[in-house]
Amino acid sequence: METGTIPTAEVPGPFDLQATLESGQTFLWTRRDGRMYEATVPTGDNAWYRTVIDGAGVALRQSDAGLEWRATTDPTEELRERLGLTDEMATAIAALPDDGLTGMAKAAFPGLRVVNEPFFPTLVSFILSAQMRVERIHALVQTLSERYGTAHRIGEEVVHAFPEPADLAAVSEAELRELGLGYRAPYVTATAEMVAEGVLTANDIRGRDYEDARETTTGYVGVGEKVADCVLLFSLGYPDPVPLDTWIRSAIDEHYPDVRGDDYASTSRALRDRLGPYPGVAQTYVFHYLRHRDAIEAPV
DNA sequence: CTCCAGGGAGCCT
DNA sequence: AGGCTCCATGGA
Repeated sequence: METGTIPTAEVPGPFDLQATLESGQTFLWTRRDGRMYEATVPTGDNAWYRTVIDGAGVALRQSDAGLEWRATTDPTEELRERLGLTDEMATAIAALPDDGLTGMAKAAFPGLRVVNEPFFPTLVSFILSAQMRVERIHALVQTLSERYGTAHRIGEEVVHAFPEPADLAAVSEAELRELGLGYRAPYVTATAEMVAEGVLTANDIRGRDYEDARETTTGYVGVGEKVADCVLLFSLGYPDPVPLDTWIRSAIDEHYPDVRGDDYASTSRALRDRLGPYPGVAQTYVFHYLRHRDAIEAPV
């Protein structure tokens, strides 16, 4: 077991670990006190998050000194990639429009980053996300990991990796339904088979222009345009996707009424033109802000 | 009780 | 292509 710290001074721009990990972009981390998505800031040992990176357990928390980690090998470079601790991300955030919703969101959560998480876990996570609350998506992803993923140690603690495609594909639909996946169970099975058998993989998507990549991604079962946008934004590093979920659609009605188009593609294009040079970053900020707006405007 | 959640597939015109 | 209906489950 090694420990280390990424000093705050070595992270470009402001960074907020809690906002980044608890904003519904990734469901692959768990907090030690098990109380994610609540309107409170964890302190001390409660602030440790854990996940598996490249087959090794990693624990991480933010303190005044920076990002403290515990792992068997130094995860600093992987963390920079996965958590957006890059100059490019800092530049994109600084370029967010200061007016309107993005301005409010940036003021409220200046350290929020867009993540870049592994492809298959992100794909399955957002297949599960259909008609499901953020807290429950996280619970189901963790259940799948505990049941079908490999266990790894971080000292005395245990953390489970998200299942490999073949291992998830081997689980019966009935069993997945028992876990609470509902009608999404056959989607997960079919998509896991496609990835495991190489029918459609991340390499078939990378490198394509954004809208082409989105159409290709909808080739998975249970993946429509919205889920495809989430996968491209939170896993494959595309800067343009603006996933049109219920929150963003209501924000369009409230703040950008002229943006609403006939279909997903045209609405998406029109909204992108309003959100500045990094639409995906802006959308991520707006989504997180909308979900916490009440608590911000009426603090207890 | 009803309504809603980071929607999508299947079917119909 | 575009519109409609149904789909599981849990929390408010």
